[in-house]
Amino acid sequence: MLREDVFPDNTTFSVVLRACTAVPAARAGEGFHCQIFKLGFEFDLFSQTGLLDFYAKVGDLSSAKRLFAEMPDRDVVAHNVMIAALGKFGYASDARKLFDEMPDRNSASYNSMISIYCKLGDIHSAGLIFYRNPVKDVVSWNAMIDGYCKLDDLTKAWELFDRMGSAKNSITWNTMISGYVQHGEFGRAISIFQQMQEQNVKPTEITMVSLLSACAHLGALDIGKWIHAYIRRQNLRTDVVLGNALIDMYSKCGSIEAALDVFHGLPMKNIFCWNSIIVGLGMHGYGDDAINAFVEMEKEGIKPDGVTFVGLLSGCSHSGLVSEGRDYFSQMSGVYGVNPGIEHYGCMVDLLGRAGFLEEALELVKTMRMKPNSVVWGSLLRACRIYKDTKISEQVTQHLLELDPHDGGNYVFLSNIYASVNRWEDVELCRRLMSERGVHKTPGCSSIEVGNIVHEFVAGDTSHPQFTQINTFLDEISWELRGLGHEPDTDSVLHDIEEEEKESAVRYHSERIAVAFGIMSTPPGKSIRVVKNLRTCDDCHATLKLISKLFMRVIIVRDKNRFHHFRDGSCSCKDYCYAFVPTQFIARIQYDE
DNA sequence: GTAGGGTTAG
Repeated sequence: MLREDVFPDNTTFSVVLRACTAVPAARAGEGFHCQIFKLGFEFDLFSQTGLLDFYAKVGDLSSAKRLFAEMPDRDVVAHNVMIAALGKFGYASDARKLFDEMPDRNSASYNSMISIYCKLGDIHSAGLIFYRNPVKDVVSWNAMIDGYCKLDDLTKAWELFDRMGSAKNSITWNTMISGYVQHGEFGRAISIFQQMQEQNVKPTEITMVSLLSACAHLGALDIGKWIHAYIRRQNLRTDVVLGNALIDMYSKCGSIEAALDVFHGLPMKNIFCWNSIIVGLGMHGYGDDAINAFVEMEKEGIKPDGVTFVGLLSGCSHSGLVSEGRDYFSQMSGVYGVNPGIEHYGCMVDLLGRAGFLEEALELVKTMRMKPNSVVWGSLLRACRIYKDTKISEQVTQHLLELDPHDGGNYVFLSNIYASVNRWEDVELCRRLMSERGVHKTPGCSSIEVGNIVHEFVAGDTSHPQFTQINTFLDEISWELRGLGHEPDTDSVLHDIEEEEKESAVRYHSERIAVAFGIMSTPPGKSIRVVKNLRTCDDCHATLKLISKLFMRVIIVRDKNRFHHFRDGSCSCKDYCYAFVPTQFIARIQYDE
């Protein structure tokens, strides 16, 4: 490292130290410190501060504290570094003490304190510091806006954002965009990006990551593609984070091919990238390819983690790869050093249940080390419904309602099971329990992208400008569907509980409205892509199959659980959990009760 | 020195 004939000065020291801090290379930096020290080197204030920062960044707070105490004179920057270090390790009151004792402060001193208080969740103290700061700069505002975003007060965040006027920089915009993304307001995030462009603020890689995440949630493939093209046009650097965001966007928007293209084109892949592609392949029903990717990942020397196994096991489940899933599950902790969590047991129960091994699945639930949660019981219940096992489903039901008395989805599913065997008193009981326990229903929401605009249809909301035409069109569709032999499930609607609320003005669920709008607004033959926040109901599932045949369209619906590719009257989910039978036939079906 | 980003079972 050091050559005898070249004597370093403070600048050399600072430069090398900065490199060690960035890597971070604790050993190298420390060794370097010692070597220089032995040479009898006089550190200047600048180098001392650099060293302080170095120790704080590599996680050695005690060395940082010692250094700070030994420093003969300490300027504002040295104080700031120490305050930030104390804050990072959770010593907020020590940081505050230092802040109060400082002879003079600059904006960064105030800003450090703001971010420390924000990380503690103490937005009130952060605000006091913010308003006391006589030299507020863009960082002060950004820190406060981020604080409000992290504390779920988007109104306050927006207020500050708005008050900044033209003083915003790209980080301000990024903070606001990611704030909206993190709170599920994806359309809003995209529209803020449009404003950002109007104001000629140059987006960064981080802007793109947030936007891609918004697209992934919305299923907005066209906007996602546009962002990808924009990234290339602007020569933004596709690092592992941006690469991962692209993979996830394409995969969640239903285009696993494009996700694979991005994946293979990445010069560097980390565990996130591998996990995203494994999860994506599994989600799209390519269990074999998910396994191949896993094997490939091992060859590259990347150690799988819990997320990898969720992807792998759920992939096996969706593709019916029972023995493969069993093998990987049993090797998880012994071979790969990953202890199975509840989510992995959940995957296994789903895998076994889906394949019809109901007793084995039940046995696994009973013998698992942790208390089974509602997802685990719910998977088993779905399997019971498919294999018409009412005996096990009675047991499962008890647990499910005890565990999760406030999840409306559970009641709906249960009620559907009862409805399918004509047990209307129990259906009524579900409905009564729901209202007694004050279980609220999540409003259904479906989105579709037409002409680079995301149209959202929320249950009960009639505000879309074309709402009347869409409803008329849907009425016509149901008329034509009758010609194809589809009898609307009117009888069970009287008893059935819907997962989403239907207002009187809205006769159809949101995904059906979105699909109808898509057919009306796009040229014949174009695929329709819809994303829904809840599970698609039986009646809509059956109807969409018929619509795909009637209008000769591929309809891709991503609901809460999975992708449904409707094509020529059938669905890629092979009707798993959609044992829809028009009510008038239910009585003729024999159930072994 | 201080502000912004990614993968997870029904």
